[in-house]
Amino acid sequence: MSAKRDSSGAGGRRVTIADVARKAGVSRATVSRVLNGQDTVDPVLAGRVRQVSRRLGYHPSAIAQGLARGASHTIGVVVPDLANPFFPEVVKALTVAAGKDGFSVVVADSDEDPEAELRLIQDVSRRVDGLVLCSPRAGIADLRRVVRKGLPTVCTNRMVDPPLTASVTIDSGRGMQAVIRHLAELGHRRIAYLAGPPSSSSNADRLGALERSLPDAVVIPTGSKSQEGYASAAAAAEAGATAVICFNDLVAFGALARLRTLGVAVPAEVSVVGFDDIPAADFVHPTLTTVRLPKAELGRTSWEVLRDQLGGHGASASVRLEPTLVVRESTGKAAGVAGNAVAVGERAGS
Amino acid sequence: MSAKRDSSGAGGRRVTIADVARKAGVSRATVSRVLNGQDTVDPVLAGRVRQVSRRLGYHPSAIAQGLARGASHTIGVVVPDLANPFFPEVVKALTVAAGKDGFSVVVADSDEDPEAELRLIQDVSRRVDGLVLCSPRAGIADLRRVVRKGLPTVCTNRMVDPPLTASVTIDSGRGMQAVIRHLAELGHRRIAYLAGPPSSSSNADRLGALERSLPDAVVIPTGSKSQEGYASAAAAAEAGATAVICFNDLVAFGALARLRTLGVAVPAEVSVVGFDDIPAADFVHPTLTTVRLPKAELGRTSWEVLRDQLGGHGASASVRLEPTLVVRESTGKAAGVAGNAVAVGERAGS
DNA sequence: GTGAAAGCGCTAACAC
DNA sequence: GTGTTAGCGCTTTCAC
Repeated sequence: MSAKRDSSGAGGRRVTIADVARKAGVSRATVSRVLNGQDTVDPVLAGRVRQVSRRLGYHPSAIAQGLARGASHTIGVVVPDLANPFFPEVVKALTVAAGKDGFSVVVADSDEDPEAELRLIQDVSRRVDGLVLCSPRAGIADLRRVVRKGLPTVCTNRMVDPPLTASVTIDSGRGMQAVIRHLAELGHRRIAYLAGPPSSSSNADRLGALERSLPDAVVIPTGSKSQEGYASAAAAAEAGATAVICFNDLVAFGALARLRTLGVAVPAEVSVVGFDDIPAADFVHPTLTTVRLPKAELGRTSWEVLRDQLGGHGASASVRLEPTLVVRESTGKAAGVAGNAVAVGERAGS
Repeated sequence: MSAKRDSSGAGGRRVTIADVARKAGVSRATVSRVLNGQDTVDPVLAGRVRQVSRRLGYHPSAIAQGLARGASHTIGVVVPDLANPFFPEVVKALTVAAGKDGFSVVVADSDEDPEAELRLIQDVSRRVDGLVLCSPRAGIADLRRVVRKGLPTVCTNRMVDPPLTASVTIDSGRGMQAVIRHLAELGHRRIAYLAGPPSSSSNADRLGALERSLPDAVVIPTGSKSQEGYASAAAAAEAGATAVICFNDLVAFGALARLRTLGVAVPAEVSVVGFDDIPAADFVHPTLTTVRLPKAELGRTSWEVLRDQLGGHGASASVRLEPTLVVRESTGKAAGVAGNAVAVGERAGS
């Protein structure tokens, strides 16, 4: 029971490369070479170094390596809300892809607050080699102010014009067009849109596409959460819509729930469509017709584009991915006559 | 091509503290003092430094600060699967709480692979001041091997015995007991459990509690995803169970879907219960009775416990949180029990 | 109050 | 092949 700070890093001071060098009777440079897999070292020494190194429980400090090498092998990703099922999938694909290339990912959640987002961007920028801004909510002017020129950055799931950085986006407008076509084929004429947050550029895209091809659609300001969908659904029904397009699946879930409590049959009386295709879309009842956004691809591609920049392959790419309409049970032929007999009184606040 | 590294970090070299010092006509030490809010500097100089600093677009490198201060103000969190709705909520609460204390969070997703998990733990350990292991899947021996003594660590949502690190857990067994009591009150006698992954300690807890109070329950190996729940549900029905307890909500969703396709009414013929209480639980149909795990609290508390360790407040804490049963529509009186002749299937005409 | 100097732990020329 | 020597960008005694 004597001082045994040998096996596996002792409680006290951390083991450094100097400790290993000393114990192994070589220079720090040699230790560094061995541990970084350089083949220019005498096999005997190399073996000794490796042995001492593991006996001492030595683990090189990534911080120090970062300083010395001028690259931390860490990137940052800023998201508005990790609790929104859309983002974890993107972040997961991103971290896994980056991890395969030896990069760690710092995740920052702005909680849908543009101010906080700006702060996080600046903060994270100080400690990473590159940055992914996922659906940033901040205004373009603010964004321009905090995005560091010189720091490889890709803006994901938001179109910024003129482009501020490389970008990976999804053609939301096309998704909306597909929805409109689908509903038209089913005979729907009176359509309502439960709009997302004004700060969301996806929402702007969808709204734009909607108004372009369906100028008389009823637009109801809603939000991005189920509760908000629940609150807005009644208004859509009141407006006599036979089809309700929702900003995202979460909102659609809320709408579905509300319509059920109102006794409005889906899709017999009203059709409902979402955006995202989160996993639960396949398990609500009726299962949800929705526009599938390639979330994993978004994350993976974001990393690839960022990696190119990190590698100095300059030219900011601008990739655009395509969504696909997934038709399930929540959409059907339009009811013969618009409107329904149900009294739609109360509307929850918020 | 003259060097114009003046206004806002030029394309080339990054602006360092030395640049600021030179332009402001002071020493680097003074710049450091000013920017770190020390009040021992001549206000005039301080003002000049601040001005030059922002004019040059200087942002201290967190990497270099980390090396110099011996702390990176970054912690790591390793999760099995960010796509499982349970984890994003924990991670979100964790990152937000840590962020308030000025800490960044590196997120690593092991994709449910114990091998990968071990690798990630070691990798992340090299670049952080502390570590949160969220529901680690690796074996205890492996875990013991890679968890660095000396690196503040908290193990969340998994009981390790004997304790390897500080821990924050949820008393899953109590949750299971509440479920059993609830089902007993409803008259259920024949109960099936769709078990989670063997590597999950939550599953072990639940299974243990189940077998202790209900030795003759039918246990069906299942997994943690909806698909798996879908696959196992038929077996539960075949076994004549009037109530199905599912490892988690995702599995319950799958079971719900399968029972529907089998024409089994929930809860009239079979009751279904989940674990977690993910947001969608309130939007499936019927809405899901489930054991709510305090996910946000888990994340927040994990940070607090870790922070205490970082602050040197030694003694590894061991916090245990309580789950609560949330009764919704998916559970009801056991078939055949007096008082429940009503068919509850108000399914909208599909 | 302010500057000079010595590191933090590591890597990478550059000698030998 | 291997050791020596400079740094990477910052903080922090310690003199002045």
